[in-house]
Amino acid sequence: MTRAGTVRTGHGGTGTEAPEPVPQRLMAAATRLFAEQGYDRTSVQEIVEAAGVTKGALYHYFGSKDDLLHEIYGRLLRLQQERLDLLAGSEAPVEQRLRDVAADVVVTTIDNLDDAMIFFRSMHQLSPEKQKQVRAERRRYHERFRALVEEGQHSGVFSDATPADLVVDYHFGSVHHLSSWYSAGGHLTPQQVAEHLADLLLRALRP
Amino acid sequence: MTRAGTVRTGHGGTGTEAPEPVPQRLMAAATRLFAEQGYDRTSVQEIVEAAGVTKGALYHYFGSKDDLLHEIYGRLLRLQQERLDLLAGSEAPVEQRLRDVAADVVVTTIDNLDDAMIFFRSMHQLSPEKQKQVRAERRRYHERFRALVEEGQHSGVFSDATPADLVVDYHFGSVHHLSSWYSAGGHLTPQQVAEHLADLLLRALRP
DNA sequence: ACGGGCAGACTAACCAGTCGGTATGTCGCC
DNA sequence: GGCGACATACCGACTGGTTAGTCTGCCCGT
Repeated sequence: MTRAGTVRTGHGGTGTEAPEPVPQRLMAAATRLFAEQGYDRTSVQEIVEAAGVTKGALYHYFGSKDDLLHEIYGRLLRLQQERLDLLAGSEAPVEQRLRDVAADVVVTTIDNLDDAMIFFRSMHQLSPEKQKQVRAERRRYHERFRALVEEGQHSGVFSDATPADLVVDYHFGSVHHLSSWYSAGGHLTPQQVAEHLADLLLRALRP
Repeated sequence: MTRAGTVRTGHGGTGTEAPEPVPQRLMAAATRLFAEQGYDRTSVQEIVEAAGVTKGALYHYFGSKDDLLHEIYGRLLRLQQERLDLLAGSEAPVEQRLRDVAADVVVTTIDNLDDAMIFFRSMHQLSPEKQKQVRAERRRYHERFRALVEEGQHSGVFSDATPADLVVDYHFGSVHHLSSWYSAGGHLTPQQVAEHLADLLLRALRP
């Protein structure tokens, strides 16, 4: 199911403002509510009210409540994969590439804190098959990241005292955790936090 | 509410085995089910069936389903606070104390993976007041840990390039994340993982 | 006059928590 | 050494409320 494509943010003709199309409104409302109250505590009724439509509209575009959640996962995964491919493929030396990638995932996570919160908190509410799919995409991301660490370890610019897998999980753990504390103390900008966290990672990897 | 004390694991008299008392059985069943399916997806009926009793028993010992969750939080918080106090108060040099503490939290987290999973995933299902209480206890733990980092930074054995708060969140992030991946690849013992993660922390703090 | 886009009443299933009731035990008292 | 009074531990049917998803049909552009 799940089409929800056809974005068309406007269409000449009348001069009136084009309000965001219904599928996007539904996604936005769902994202906010899921992040605020959790998936199970958010009723379909609440979502459609927040989006200013009714159930008929939601089930016209999405196959199920679960499908809506899956779509949110897809959006974040696509974004992150794209950024990783972009940065990891540059010509810079490996320590620079790793630093860029490590910092970027922090910034984009903070920029999409709601998505990130939902990601880590609601994974197990997805149907088993969708969960498998998400996990597979996640693993691809993980492996791409790990390859960077291994490259640096083999060429000697990083210490190989710790298995690369563990290093990656260590860093992702902190990224995951961001949604629990960022903006609480919040006197640091996303970029500052990203630089600090990337710095910690690189310092830990010094030979 | 919530008494659930009086453990009495046995009592002479008949030679029959003493089965675990009902409150413990309920806690154990709830812990397993919450970790497996999440809090909201686990019905009270399932819990009492898994524990071999009925709702009457549950509501005799616990004030609400939420109360049961709170009790699980309390158990883990007490354990962790106790271990931290023990290790952080030793006479060893600060880098040794931080290493011990950082490694220990990893081991006890792995030893109680279900509790840890519930902890980070179900915080927001607690009633607001209980949530506040848990957060307060959590903050105490966090501050005790941070004090260690700051001590080392002031005395010059740790780099102070990164704010101590961030360092602590960085480490706890990875601990939090453990329940997502540990035992998946699982060829490392809890101690080995703990040593690696503590090592990463200490290496990141080298001046 | 046809089909996509949507409304909103409806249903079938569930679920947390309640409550009256029963079994077992214990303590004081004669 | 038996008896009433009270308490603890637990049972299980019941209630009031909520929920995801369905279905029929209206509206409107083409």
